[in-house]
Amino acid sequence: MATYQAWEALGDPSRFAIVAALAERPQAVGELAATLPISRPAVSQHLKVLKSAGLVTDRADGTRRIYRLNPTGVAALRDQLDTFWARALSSYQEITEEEKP
Amino acid sequence: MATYQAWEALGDPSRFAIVAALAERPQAVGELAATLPISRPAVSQHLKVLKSAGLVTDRADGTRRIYRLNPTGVAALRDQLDTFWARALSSYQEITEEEKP
DNA sequence: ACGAACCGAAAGCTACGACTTACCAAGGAC
DNA sequence: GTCCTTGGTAAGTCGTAGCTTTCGGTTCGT
Repeated sequence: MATYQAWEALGDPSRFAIVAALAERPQAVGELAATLPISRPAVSQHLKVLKSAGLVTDRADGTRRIYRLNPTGVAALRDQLDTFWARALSSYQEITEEEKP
Repeated sequence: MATYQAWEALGDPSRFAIVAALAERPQAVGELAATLPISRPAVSQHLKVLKSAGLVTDRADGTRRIYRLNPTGVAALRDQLDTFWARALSSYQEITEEEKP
């Protein structure tokens, strides 16, 4: 989980759709593939990327594999955005104060 | 600002580095290029993408162009992650409650 | 008015990533 | 034990995103 891999993972439309779907409820590979315009192996490959990025976890259920969103991974991204946001705001603060006189 | 373009924008390592740099302080194109391992035109192209994604804004300053982070754009991504996070958590909740008996 | 600094646009090349088809493995039903 | 469902893996193709070099356009200084 190189902490940045998650950004690259979410940068793909298919993977983003998968994450959005898994946010609703945990799902098996076939279920996901049925709602997406790509083949099942493609979904498998994307899930592999998402898993190594720490964004999803999986567990076996018979012949099926149930994937679910990993809240920890999502939280890590959110925290990073929070940092960016806070720093950008403080920059704004400084600028507007400079421009006051 | 197709709201998703921002994810694709952040999915590139160079653009992510640019955003991180702009989070520290507003900078000109040349400044950014000096700290990155890519050419200045490449930085320009990335800034174009980031701008159309609503993640940065620019303003002219003589012959220079000062780019800064757009807090609104960053906040939009954070909110989306918040949604994912909340839904994943409630999924967990339901699952663990189902497994109780 | 001329030169320098700074930047965006165009053109072209290369590499990588997303997808498909085909195959193989594992588990459950009967 | 056999069949069927479910998924991951391998191999191969194709598009495109990212980069560089080159050129053109503004703006400031002197």
